[in-house]
Amino acid sequence: MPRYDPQRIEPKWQAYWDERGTFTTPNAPPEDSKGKLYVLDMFPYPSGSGLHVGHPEGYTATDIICRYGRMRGKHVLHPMGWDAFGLPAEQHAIRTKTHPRTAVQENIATFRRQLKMLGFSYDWSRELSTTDENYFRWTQWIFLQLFDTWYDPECEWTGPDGKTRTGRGRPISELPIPDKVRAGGDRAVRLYQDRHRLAYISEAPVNWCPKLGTVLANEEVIDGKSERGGHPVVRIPLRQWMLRIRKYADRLLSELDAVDWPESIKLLQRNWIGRSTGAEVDFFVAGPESADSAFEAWTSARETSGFPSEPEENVLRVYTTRPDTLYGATYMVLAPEHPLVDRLTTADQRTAVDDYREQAARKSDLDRTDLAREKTGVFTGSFAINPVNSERIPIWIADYVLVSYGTGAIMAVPAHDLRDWEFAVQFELPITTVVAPPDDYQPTKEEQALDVSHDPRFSDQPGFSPRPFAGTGTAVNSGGYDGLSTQEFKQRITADLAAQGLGREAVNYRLRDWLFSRQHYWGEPFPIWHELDEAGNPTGLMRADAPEELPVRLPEEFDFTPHGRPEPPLDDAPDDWLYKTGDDGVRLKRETNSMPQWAGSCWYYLRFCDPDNSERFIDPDVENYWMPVDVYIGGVEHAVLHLLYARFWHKVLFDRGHVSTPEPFQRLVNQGMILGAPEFTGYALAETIGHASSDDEEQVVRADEVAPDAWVSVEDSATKALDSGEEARVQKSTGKRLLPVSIDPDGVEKREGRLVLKDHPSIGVESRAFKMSKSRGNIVNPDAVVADYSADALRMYEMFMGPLEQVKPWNMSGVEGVFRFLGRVWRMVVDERADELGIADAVQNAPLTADQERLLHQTIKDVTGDIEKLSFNTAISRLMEFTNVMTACDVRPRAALEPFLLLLSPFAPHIAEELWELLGHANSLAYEPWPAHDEAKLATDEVEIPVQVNGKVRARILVPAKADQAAVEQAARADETVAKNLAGKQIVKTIFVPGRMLNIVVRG
RNA sequence: GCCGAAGUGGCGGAAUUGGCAGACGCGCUGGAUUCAAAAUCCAGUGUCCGUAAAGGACGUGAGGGUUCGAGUCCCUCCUUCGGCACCA
Repeated sequence: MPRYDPQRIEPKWQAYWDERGTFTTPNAPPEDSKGKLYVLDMFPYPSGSGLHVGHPEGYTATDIICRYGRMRGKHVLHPMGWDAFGLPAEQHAIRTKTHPRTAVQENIATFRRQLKMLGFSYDWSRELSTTDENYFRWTQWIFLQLFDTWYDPECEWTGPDGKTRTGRGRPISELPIPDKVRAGGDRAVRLYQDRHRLAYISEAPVNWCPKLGTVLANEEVIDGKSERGGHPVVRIPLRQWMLRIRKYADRLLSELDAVDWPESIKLLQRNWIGRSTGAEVDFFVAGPESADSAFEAWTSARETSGFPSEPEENVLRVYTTRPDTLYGATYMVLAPEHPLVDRLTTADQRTAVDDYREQAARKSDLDRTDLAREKTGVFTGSFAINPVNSERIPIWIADYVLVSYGTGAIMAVPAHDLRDWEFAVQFELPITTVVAPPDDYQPTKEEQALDVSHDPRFSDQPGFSPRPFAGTGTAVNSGGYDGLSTQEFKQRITADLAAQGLGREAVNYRLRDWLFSRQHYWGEPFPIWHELDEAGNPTGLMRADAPEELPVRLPEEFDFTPHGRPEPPLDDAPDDWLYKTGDDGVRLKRETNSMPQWAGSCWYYLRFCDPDNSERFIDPDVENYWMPVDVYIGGVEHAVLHLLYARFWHKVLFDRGHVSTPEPFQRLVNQGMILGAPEFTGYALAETIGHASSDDEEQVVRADEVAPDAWVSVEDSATKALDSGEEARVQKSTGKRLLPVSIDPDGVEKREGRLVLKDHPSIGVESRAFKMSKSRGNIVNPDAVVADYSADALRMYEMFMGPLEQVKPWNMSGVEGVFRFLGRVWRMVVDERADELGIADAVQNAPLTADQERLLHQTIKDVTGDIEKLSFNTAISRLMEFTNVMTACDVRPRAALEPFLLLLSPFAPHIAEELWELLGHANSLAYEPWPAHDEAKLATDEVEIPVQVNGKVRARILVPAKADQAAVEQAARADETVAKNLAGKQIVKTIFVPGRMLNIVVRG
């Protein structure tokens, strides 16, 4: 019985493609090539649990694009590889006392097997892993490029793309050295260069958890304690490598315009970069004696010197987007970590300031920025002088000011900034209104929320506005600037301050420089040495490995379990790895941080083009041919970090002349996440569930454990934040605690538009699909789907579920549906009742009937158009329609079936190849020309069109396709129902859309 | 709070961009085949009125508007999901 037998045909064709190298792609284009097409999947991390059904979603989409592309004569590059450095492998290795490479190799083998099992047309000869020496050698080489580059914001130049830009990454040897620095000697010059490199070292605060012996990411710290175990976490400064991505912020922003990405992703990146424009303004710090003379001396000195690149010791520089509110600045705030805090703190404020700074250090960034928190801060005891009105204003420190943004200091304008207002109200600092809102102004919700009309502390102040105003308006109380609009005022005062040497226009970015080092073993080592003095202490100078000395390998025989100190584990590496003596006799110690996982995935798309090159990271001609990536598909979770980091590296390589395109990924598509099957949840009063303790979140209550009167409808439930920070369900009406109850789909029905319990129809329940997760137990394993159905069915179902970009729930009976479709396709060609595998009698070398011909051409047209639009779900439904009609035909001409198999092949390549072979073709259909449709064959003689009366469809009539309005109207009036609706009415007008519809508008 | 995406049958989703709402698939109902089942095939399936006909009313999250005509365009609101969240 030759049934559709995927277990036989799928391995057969996978072996066929492998053995013949069907999808191996040489870099030289074939003679009749219609151009290159580089289609890339986002680099997977080969986790221990193998492929997830989310992976094949994007991979099937790219595979369809590639298979279609090849059949259209494109020279297709479609590679796959592994992003295999990273923490999970290291932690697994520590647990199992093995080398991470062992687990990584096993995981890669699993991933590769699973991907091959799904029949993806990758060119496996280009496979690579970030952990291959041949790969990370060049990752280190690119790092050296970053290390060797400084950013010249003034440089105007024309790139290989023909566009002229201002600002360029240039070799560090071209960095102009100021005479003052040069006078300081070789050491001073080298330190000056090191400060300007795109890769530089800085002391950055990290979350150090002594108990766990590790550094934690911000997300892993809650309430000053580690997320796991609840151990205390301290912020300590640690020597870290940073990459100066901020220098590229403007280009990362503006060059987004040129790529073909979803607008929503571009917006995410724009917001992440967060460009703002405003001004930097210098405030003179008032001495202990109210020295007006010192201030005057300073301002007049500034008039001649202009605005310096670094402020003097007794000057505070602030950044503001609202220089027009300068007259309203009534105090200043520094971040607790601001370097000037020590000097500004007076003796009697010392204890308070130190205490506050220590507290702030203990908090993670996440806690500090918790919006719900009350404002805190401490007065330093010092005063500054407002440059526009010479007023003395107090200088505070507060953690609502971040040291990493702007200059780490602000001028506080409480009347026109909500945060400053809150702080000023809290500490009873003066508030001066300097902007009048427009006449028709309605306060925003936030402004209203801060209203202090009923606060007795402020009630008796004359002319006091009881709430802040953060919008734009007209200047008041601002000296000679009164009456100006915010817009004009900003420009005027920025220019005036610049003329006086007190300020300048400034741009700021939310984007921070990229913290590029990790205190872990399993990552790329830095190709950097630190110079040591005779006592073995670092001198602060460093030198890079020469490119030909790469790769720098990890020490193999070495115990990297955490040692309880914040230094990286590599600090304990064997001496022959850790130390060497330079040619000049200087003792050197290796950099012991390692690179983050992002590093390897920043440039893999380049290496795929030329994976075996041992001379260069990529050959320039090869790069020029394949780049940019034409289609890049992956999950939204990489919308910001990976895509921003990769773009940044690419632009540095572009500036240094190593790549020819300014952007790496021309077109980006984000596949939507696949969720688990929808689940129903009801709620019941916790107190009625006998065994349930209210702390036990994990426990599942079964519906049969719930007493009939213990149910609470979803509509009467709400989530409430508990004191512990967790969230709980409570009954709205009583506030009583509720527990979720998992409900079997059979126990639920829909009544009057709401989902209710079948047994208690007054109780509403919730239906929701959740992210697949181990703890929820709703993970679908691709291996099982392939075993129970087929790879072709899995591929088709993933595409048939809905639009690629959309989030959608998994449903196993949907797989069943496409599997049945594949069975119908099989029987459309194969005689299943014969003993031997053979073609069905109905399949003949007969000419197509007119209907069959029209169907075929319509299917070709629709499927082709849908693939072009990446609308794979509708393409599949067109293939199903074809099959439904064709299987009902007693004669099924080969001339219809063969093009159909070609159309099917990108989606379900195994069955398509098998049937193609069965129809007598000796070679794979992978490079058969894609069918073309003939527009003339689509035409029909007659069309059915709807007839509307006043926009309501009253009848459908059959008319000749080319019938004119008069003919159609006549036919319409002849229809009984239409006639009835027209009877006794006056026809006002008639709308006719040829071939589509007729609408008769009547009155009376 | 701000920004973004989305709300269409019992379910996943279609709808040439303002022109027949519900393609295709799942599920369900009935039938054929079968000793029986699986598999397969055929028919039906938005809701309501009507007689399982003819015919009609309603119907794309809610309310309003534009239009001969609105799932599609405009305004107000609701819900869900995602991102950001003291960035001066």
